[in-house]
Amino acid sequence: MDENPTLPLALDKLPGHLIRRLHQIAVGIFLDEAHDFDLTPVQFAALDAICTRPGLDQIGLSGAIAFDRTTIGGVVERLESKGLIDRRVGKTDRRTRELYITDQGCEVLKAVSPAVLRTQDRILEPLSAEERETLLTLLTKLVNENNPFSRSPIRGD
Amino acid sequence: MDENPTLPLALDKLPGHLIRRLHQIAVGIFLDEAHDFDLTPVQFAALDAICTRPGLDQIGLSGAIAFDRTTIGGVVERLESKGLIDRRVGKTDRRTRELYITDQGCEVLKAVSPAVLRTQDRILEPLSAEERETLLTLLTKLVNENNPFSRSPIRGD
DNA sequence: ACAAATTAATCAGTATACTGTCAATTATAT
DNA sequence: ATATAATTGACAGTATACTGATTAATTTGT
Repeated sequence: MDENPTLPLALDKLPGHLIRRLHQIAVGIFLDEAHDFDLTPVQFAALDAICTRPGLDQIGLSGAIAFDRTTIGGVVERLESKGLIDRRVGKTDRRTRELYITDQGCEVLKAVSPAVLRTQDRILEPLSAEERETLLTLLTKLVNENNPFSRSPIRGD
Repeated sequence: MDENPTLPLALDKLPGHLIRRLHQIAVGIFLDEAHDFDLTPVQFAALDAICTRPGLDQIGLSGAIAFDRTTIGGVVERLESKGLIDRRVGKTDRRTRELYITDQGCEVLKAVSPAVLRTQDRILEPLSAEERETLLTLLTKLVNENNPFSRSPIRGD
Protein backbone atom coordinates (compact mmCIF):
# COMPACT_ATOMS: atom_id res chain seq x y z
CA MET A 1 0.00 0.00 0.00
CA ASP A 2 2.50 2.57 1.18
CA GLU A 3 5.95 2.08 2.66
CA ASN A 4 5.79 4.94 5.12
CA PRO A 5 2.24 6.03 5.73
CA THR A 6 1.43 9.08 7.79
CA LEU A 7 -0.88 8.35 10.70
CA PRO A 8 -3.79 8.57 11.00
CA LEU A 9 -4.47 6.89 7.66
CA ALA A 10 -6.47 8.65 4.92
CA LEU A 11 -9.63 6.55 4.89
CA ASP A 12 -10.82 7.75 1.51
CA LYS A 13 -7.72 6.24 -0.10
CA LEU A 14 -8.21 2.79 1.41
CA PRO A 15 -9.80 0.21 -0.91
CA GLY A 16 -11.63 -1.39 2.01
CA HIS A 17 -13.29 1.87 2.93
CA LEU A 18 -14.23 2.65 -0.69
CA ILE A 19 -15.71 -0.84 -1.06
CA ARG A 20 -17.76 -0.40 2.11
CA ARG A 21 -19.05 2.95 0.85
CA LEU A 22 -19.92 1.56 -2.59
CA HIS A 23 -21.73 -1.38 -1.04
CA GLN A 24 -23.69 1.02 1.14
CA ILE A 25 -24.63 3.08 -1.93
CA ALA A 26 -25.57 -0.02 -3.96
CA VAL A 27 -27.89 -1.27 -1.21
CA GLY A 28 -29.45 2.19 -0.92
CA ILE A 29 -30.19 2.34 -4.66
CA PHE A 30 -31.55 -1.23 -4.63
CA LEU A 31 -33.96 -0.50 -1.79
CA ASP A 32 -35.06 2.65 -3.57
CA GLU A 33 -35.73 0.82 -6.86
CA ALA A 34 -37.25 -2.30 -5.31
CA HIS A 35 -39.28 -0.43 -2.70
CA ASP A 36 -42.66 -1.56 -4.03
CA PHE A 37 -41.72 -5.24 -3.87
CA ASP A 38 -40.66 -5.44 -0.22
CA LEU A 39 -37.47 -7.35 -1.08
CA THR A 40 -33.95 -6.74 0.20
CA PRO A 41 -30.89 -7.37 -2.00
CA VAL A 42 -30.13 -10.54 -0.08
CA GLN A 43 -33.71 -11.80 -0.31
CA PHE A 44 -33.68 -11.13 -4.05
CA ALA A 45 -30.41 -13.05 -4.45
CA ALA A 46 -31.76 -16.01 -2.50
CA LEU A 47 -35.02 -16.06 -4.44
CA ASP A 48 -33.15 -15.84 -7.73
CA ALA A 49 -30.84 -18.70 -6.75
CA ILE A 50 -33.70 -20.91 -5.55
CA CYS A 51 -35.49 -20.29 -8.84
CA THR A 52 -32.33 -21.30 -10.71
CA ARG A 53 -31.80 -24.50 -8.71
CA PRO A 54 -35.04 -25.78 -7.20
CA GLY A 55 -34.66 -28.29 -4.38
CA LEU A 56 -31.41 -26.73 -3.17
CA ASP A 57 -30.87 -27.07 0.58
CA GLN A 58 -29.78 -24.21 2.81
CA ILE A 59 -26.09 -25.09 2.78
CA GLY A 60 -26.27 -25.38 -1.01
CA LEU A 61 -27.85 -21.95 -1.14
CA SER A 62 -25.07 -20.56 1.08
CA GLY A 63 -22.52 -21.96 -1.32
CA ALA A 64 -24.33 -20.68 -4.39
CA ILE A 65 -24.49 -17.04 -3.38
CA ALA A 66 -21.92 -16.80 -0.59
CA PHE A 67 -24.09 -16.28 2.44
CA ASP A 68 -23.14 -17.30 5.89
CA ARG A 69 -25.11 -20.47 6.67
CA THR A 70 -26.53 -18.92 9.83
CA THR A 71 -27.72 -15.81 7.98
CA ILE A 72 -29.57 -18.03 5.47
CA GLY A 73 -31.86 -19.31 8.20
CA GLY A 74 -33.47 -15.94 8.77
CA VAL A 75 -33.52 -15.04 5.08
CA VAL A 76 -35.39 -18.20 3.99
CA GLU A 77 -37.69 -17.87 6.99
CA ARG A 78 -38.70 -14.39 5.84
CA LEU A 79 -39.10 -15.54 2.23
CA GLU A 80 -41.24 -18.44 3.44
CA SER A 81 -43.42 -16.24 5.63
CA LYS A 82 -44.07 -14.00 2.61
CA GLY A 83 -45.14 -17.10 0.67
CA LEU A 84 -42.36 -16.75 -1.91
CA ILE A 85 -40.70 -20.12 -1.22
CA ASP A 86 -41.55 -23.53 0.23
CA ARG A 87 -39.32 -25.40 2.64
CA ARG A 88 -39.63 -29.19 2.79
CA VAL A 89 -37.71 -31.80 4.76
CA GLY A 90 -35.25 -33.54 2.42
CA LYS A 91 -36.47 -36.83 0.98
CA THR A 92 -33.10 -38.62 1.02
CA ASP A 93 -31.44 -36.66 3.85
CA ARG A 94 -33.79 -35.63 6.62
CA ARG A 95 -31.28 -33.17 8.04
CA THR A 96 -31.81 -30.89 5.05
CA ARG A 97 -34.58 -28.49 4.08
CA GLU A 98 -35.17 -28.44 0.33
CA LEU A 99 -36.10 -25.00 -1.01
CA TYR A 100 -38.59 -24.42 -3.82
CA ILE A 101 -39.87 -21.18 -5.28
CA THR A 102 -43.67 -20.78 -5.24
CA ASP A 103 -45.80 -19.42 -8.08
CA GLN A 104 -46.10 -16.20 -6.15
CA GLY A 105 -42.31 -16.18 -5.73
CA CYS A 106 -41.91 -16.54 -9.49
CA GLU A 107 -44.22 -13.63 -10.08
CA VAL A 108 -42.41 -11.40 -7.63
CA LEU A 109 -39.04 -12.39 -9.09
CA LYS A 110 -40.23 -11.56 -12.57
CA ALA A 111 -41.78 -8.29 -11.47
CA VAL A 112 -38.73 -7.07 -9.51
CA SER A 113 -36.11 -8.00 -12.09
CA PRO A 114 -36.41 -4.80 -14.18
CA ALA A 115 -35.89 -2.79 -10.99
CA VAL A 116 -32.80 -4.86 -10.21
CA LEU A 117 -31.40 -4.15 -13.65
CA ARG A 118 -32.13 -0.45 -13.25
CA THR A 119 -30.27 -0.63 -9.93
CA GLN A 120 -27.16 -1.91 -11.68
CA ASP A 121 -27.36 0.90 -14.24
CA ARG A 122 -27.73 3.54 -11.57
CA ILE A 123 -24.76 2.20 -9.61
CA LEU A 124 -22.52 2.38 -12.70
CA GLU A 125 -24.01 5.57 -14.13
CA PRO A 126 -20.96 7.76 -13.45
CA LEU A 127 -18.80 5.48 -15.64
CA SER A 128 -18.44 5.21 -19.42
CA ALA A 129 -19.33 1.93 -21.14
CA GLU A 130 -15.65 1.07 -21.33
CA GLU A 131 -15.02 1.88 -17.68
CA ARG A 132 -18.00 -0.23 -16.66
CA GLU A 133 -16.57 -3.23 -18.43
CA THR A 134 -13.17 -2.66 -16.86
CA LEU A 135 -14.70 -2.41 -13.40
CA LEU A 136 -16.74 -5.58 -13.86
CA THR A 137 -13.63 -7.44 -15.00
CA LEU A 138 -11.60 -6.25 -12.01
CA LEU A 139 -14.35 -6.93 -9.47
CA THR A 140 -14.90 -10.43 -10.89
CA LYS A 141 -11.19 -11.15 -10.69
CA LEU A 142 -10.95 -9.96 -7.09
CA VAL A 143 -14.03 -11.86 -5.98
CA ASN A 144 -13.01 -15.09 -7.69
CA GLU A 145 -9.40 -15.11 -6.57
CA ASN A 146 -10.10 -13.94 -3.04
CA ASN A 147 -12.99 -16.38 -2.68
CA PRO A 148 -11.09 -18.63 -0.25
CA PHE A 149 -10.63 -15.71 2.17
CA SER A 150 -14.35 -15.16 2.45
CA ARG A 151 -16.09 -16.59 5.51
CA SER A 152 -18.75 -17.89 3.14
CA PRO A 153 -16.90 -18.92 -0.02
CA ILE A 154 -18.77 -19.74 -3.19
CA ARG A 155 -18.95 -23.49 -3.60
CA GLY A 156 -20.01 -24.89 -6.96
CA ASP A 157 -22.23 -27.91 -6.18
CA MET B 1 -27.51 -3.43 -18.19
CA ASP B 2 -29.19 -5.71 -20.70
CA GLU B 3 -32.17 -5.06 -22.95
CA ASN B 4 -33.63 -8.55 -22.82
CA PRO B 5 -32.33 -10.47 -19.84
CA THR B 6 -33.10 -14.12 -19.31
CA LEU B 7 -34.74 -14.81 -15.96
CA PRO B 8 -33.67 -15.68 -13.38
CA LEU B 9 -30.78 -13.20 -13.54
CA ALA B 10 -27.15 -14.35 -13.40
CA LEU B 11 -26.14 -13.01 -9.99
CA ASP B 12 -22.41 -13.28 -10.61
CA LYS B 13 -22.70 -10.75 -13.43
CA LEU B 14 -24.52 -8.14 -11.37
CA PRO B 15 -22.32 -5.30 -10.05
CA GLY B 16 -24.36 -5.11 -6.87
CA HIS B 17 -23.74 -8.77 -6.08
CA LEU B 18 -20.03 -8.51 -6.89
CA ILE B 19 -19.74 -5.45 -4.66
CA ARG B 20 -21.49 -7.27 -1.81
CA ARG B 21 -19.11 -10.23 -2.22
CA LEU B 22 -16.03 -8.02 -2.32
CA HIS B 23 -17.15 -6.15 0.77
CA GLN B 24 -17.69 -9.46 2.54
CA ILE B 25 -14.19 -10.58 1.54
CA ALA B 26 -12.62 -7.27 2.57
CA VAL B 27 -14.20 -7.46 6.02
CA GLY B 28 -13.06 -11.06 6.40
CA ILE B 29 -9.46 -10.17 5.58
CA PHE B 30 -9.58 -7.15 7.91
CA LEU B 31 -10.82 -9.21 10.85
CA ASP B 32 -8.15 -11.79 10.16
CA GLU B 33 -5.36 -9.20 10.06
CA ALA B 34 -6.63 -7.10 12.97
CA HIS B 35 -7.64 -10.07 15.12
CA ASP B 36 -5.18 -9.27 17.92
CA PHE B 37 -6.48 -5.73 18.31
CA ASP B 38 -10.17 -6.48 18.81
CA LEU B 39 -11.24 -3.80 16.33
CA THR B 40 -13.81 -4.06 13.55
CA PRO B 41 -13.38 -2.16 10.26
CA VAL B 42 -16.02 0.33 11.32
CA GLN B 43 -14.46 0.85 14.74
CA PHE B 44 -11.08 1.41 13.10
CA ALA B 45 -12.57 3.97 10.70
CA ALA B 46 -14.24 5.83 13.55
CA LEU B 47 -11.09 5.83 15.68
CA ASP B 48 -8.99 7.03 12.74
CA ALA B 49 -11.46 9.84 11.99
CA ILE B 50 -11.65 10.93 15.64
CA CYS B 51 -7.86 11.02 15.76
CA THR B 52 -7.84 13.20 12.63
CA ARG B 53 -10.45 15.64 13.94
CA PRO B 54 -10.56 15.69 17.73
CA GLY B 55 -13.68 17.23 19.25
CA LEU B 56 -15.88 16.05 16.37
CA ASP B 57 -19.46 15.33 17.40
CA GLN B 58 -21.33 12.20 16.39
CA ILE B 59 -23.12 13.77 13.43
CA GLY B 60 -19.79 15.17 12.26
CA LEU B 61 -18.31 11.71 12.52
CA SER B 62 -21.20 10.29 10.48
CA GLY B 63 -20.53 12.86 7.79
CA ALA B 64 -16.78 12.26 7.83
CA ILE B 65 -16.91 8.53 7.20
CA ALA B 66 -20.45 7.98 5.93
CA PHE B 67 -21.99 6.10 8.80
CA ASP B 68 -25.62 6.17 9.58
CA ARG B 69 -26.08 8.48 12.56
CA THR B 70 -27.92 5.79 14.50
CA THR B 71 -25.18 3.22 13.90
CA ILE B 72 -22.60 5.66 15.26
CA GLY B 73 -24.18 5.56 18.69
CA GLY B 74 -23.31 1.92 19.25
CA VAL B 75 -19.89 2.22 17.63
CA VAL B 76 -18.72 5.10 19.83
CA GLU B 77 -20.24 3.42 22.85
CA ARG B 78 -18.10 0.32 22.22
CA LEU B 79 -14.99 2.43 21.56
CA GLU B 80 -15.66 4.32 24.81
CA SER B 81 -16.16 1.14 26.83
CA LYS B 82 -12.79 -0.12 25.56
CA GLY B 83 -11.22 3.13 26.73
CA LEU B 84 -10.14 4.18 23.24
CA ILE B 85 -12.15 7.42 23.11
CA ASP B 86 -13.69 9.95 25.50
CA ARG B 87 -17.16 11.38 25.04
CA ARG B 88 -17.89 14.79 26.55
CA VAL B 89 -20.95 17.00 26.44
CA GLY B 90 -20.34 19.84 23.97
CA LYS B 91 -19.20 23.10 25.55
CA THR B 92 -21.08 25.41 23.20
CA ASP B 93 -23.91 23.08 22.20
CA ARG B 94 -25.08 20.78 24.96
CA ARG B 95 -26.98 18.56 22.53
CA THR B 96 -23.69 17.27 21.12
CA ARG B 97 -21.14 14.77 22.39
CA GLU B 98 -17.60 15.78 21.50
CA LEU B 99 -15.35 12.83 20.72
CA TYR B 100 -11.66 12.65 21.66
CA ILE B 101 -9.18 9.84 21.20
CA THR B 102 -7.43 8.70 24.40
CA ASP B 103 -3.73 7.89 24.78
CA GLN B 104 -4.66 4.23 24.74
CA GLY B 105 -6.71 4.85 21.59
CA CYS B 106 -3.70 6.47 19.93
CA GLU B 107 -1.55 3.48 20.80
CA VAL B 108 -4.08 1.00 19.43
CA LEU B 109 -4.51 3.06 16.27
CA LYS B 110 -0.77 3.15 15.74
CA ALA B 111 -0.40 -0.55 16.45
CA VAL B 112 -3.23 -1.66 14.16
CA SER B 113 -2.34 0.54 11.20
CA PRO B 114 0.23 -1.84 9.66
CA ALA B 115 -2.39 -4.60 9.76
CA VAL B 116 -4.87 -2.29 8.03
CA LEU B 117 -2.35 -1.58 5.28
CA ARG B 118 -1.65 -5.30 4.89
CA THR B 119 -5.41 -5.79 4.59
CA GLN B 120 -5.54 -3.41 1.62
CA ASP B 121 -2.66 -5.24 -0.04
CA ARG B 122 -4.31 -8.60 0.44
CA ILE B 123 -7.62 -7.38 -0.99
CA LEU B 124 -5.90 -6.12 -4.15
CA GLU B 125 -3.35 -8.92 -4.40
CA PRO B 126 -4.88 -10.55 -7.50
CA LEU B 127 -4.40 -7.32 -9.48
CA SER B 128 -1.33 -5.80 -11.16
CA ALA B 129 -0.09 -2.40 -10.00
CA GLU B 130 -1.76 -0.79 -12.99
CA GLU B 131 -5.05 -2.58 -12.41
CA ARG B 132 -5.01 -1.52 -8.75
CA GLU B 133 -4.71 2.10 -9.72
CA THR B 134 -7.51 1.75 -12.28
CA LEU B 135 -9.77 0.12 -9.70
CA LEU B 136 -9.07 2.80 -7.12
CA THR B 137 -9.86 5.50 -9.66
CA LEU B 138 -13.14 3.85 -10.68
CA LEU B 139 -14.23 3.15 -7.10
CA THR B 140 -13.45 6.72 -6.07
CA LYS B 141 -15.44 8.07 -9.00
CA LEU B 142 -18.44 5.88 -8.20
CA VAL B 143 -18.38 6.68 -4.51
CA ASN B 144 -18.01 10.42 -5.04
CA GLU B 145 -20.62 10.81 -7.75
CA ASN B 146 -23.14 8.47 -6.15
CA ASN B 147 -22.60 10.06 -2.75
CA PRO B 148 -26.00 11.80 -2.79
CA PHE B 149 -27.77 8.44 -3.11
CA SER B 150 -26.26 7.15 0.11
CA ARG B 151 -28.36 7.39 3.23
CA SER B 152 -25.26 8.63 4.99
CA PRO B 153 -23.53 10.86 2.48
CA ILE B 154 -20.07 12.20 3.13
CA ARG B 155 -20.31 15.79 4.28
CA GLY B 156 -17.18 17.88 4.32
CA ASP B 157 -17.45 20.08 7.42
C1' DA C 1 -39.60 37.62 23.63
C1' DC C 2 -41.64 33.65 22.17
C1' DA C 3 -43.77 30.18 19.20
C1' DA C 4 -42.14 27.27 15.49
C1' DA C 5 -38.80 24.85 13.12
C1' DT C 6 -34.54 22.55 13.31
C1' DT C 7 -30.97 19.74 15.13
C1' DA C 8 -28.18 16.03 18.16
C1' DA C 9 -28.64 12.08 20.25
C1' DT C 10 -31.28 8.09 21.78
C1' DC C 11 -34.59 4.33 21.57
C1' DA C 12 -37.47 0.61 19.53
C1' DG C 13 -37.69 -2.36 15.80
C1' DT C 14 -36.02 -5.04 11.56
C1' DA C 15 -32.47 -7.22 8.53
C1' DT C 16 -27.84 -8.70 7.36
C1' DA C 17 -23.39 -11.08 8.88
C1' DC C 18 -20.70 -13.27 11.80
C1' DT C 19 -19.11 -16.44 16.23
C1' DG C 20 -19.90 -20.60 18.87
C1' DT C 21 -22.66 -24.26 20.45
C1' DC C 22 -26.05 -27.91 20.15
C1' DA C 23 -29.28 -31.73 18.61
C1' DA C 24 -30.56 -34.64 15.04
C1' DT C 25 -29.07 -37.21 11.30
C1' DT C 26 -25.96 -39.35 8.17
C1' DA C 27 -21.43 -41.16 6.81
C1' DT C 28 -17.04 -43.60 8.05
C1' DA C 29 -13.95 -46.69 9.86
C1' DT C 30 -12.58 -50.67 11.76
C1' DA D 1 -22.21 -53.74 13.90
C1' DT D 2 -21.06 -50.13 16.32
C1' DA D 3 -18.36 -46.33 17.94
C1' DT D 4 -16.71 -42.18 15.85
C1' DA D 5 -16.75 -38.35 12.25
C1' DA D 6 -18.96 -35.16 9.92
C1' DT D 7 -22.91 -32.55 8.38
C1' DT D 8 -27.48 -29.85 8.47
C1' DG D 9 -30.05 -26.72 10.60
C1' DA D 10 -31.23 -24.25 14.85
C1' DC D 11 -30.17 -21.18 18.69
C1' DA D 12 -27.81 -17.54 21.58
C1' DG D 13 -25.00 -13.67 21.31
C1' DT D 14 -22.56 -9.56 19.10
C1' DA D 15 -21.91 -5.86 15.53
C1' DT D 16 -23.24 -3.20 11.51
C1' DA D 17 -27.01 -0.60 8.91
C1' DC D 18 -31.20 1.11 8.35
C1' DT D 19 -36.49 3.25 9.55
C1' DG D 20 -39.23 5.89 12.35
C1' DA D 21 -40.34 8.11 16.68
C1' DT D 22 -38.99 10.78 20.80
C1' DT D 23 -36.50 14.01 23.85
C1' DA D 24 -33.63 17.78 24.80
C1' DA D 25 -31.40 21.77 23.18
C1' DT D 26 -30.68 25.37 19.87
C1' DT D 27 -31.96 28.44 16.10
C1' DT D 28 -35.27 31.09 13.40
C1' DG D 29 -39.13 33.96 12.28
C1' DT D 30 -41.91 37.45 13.55
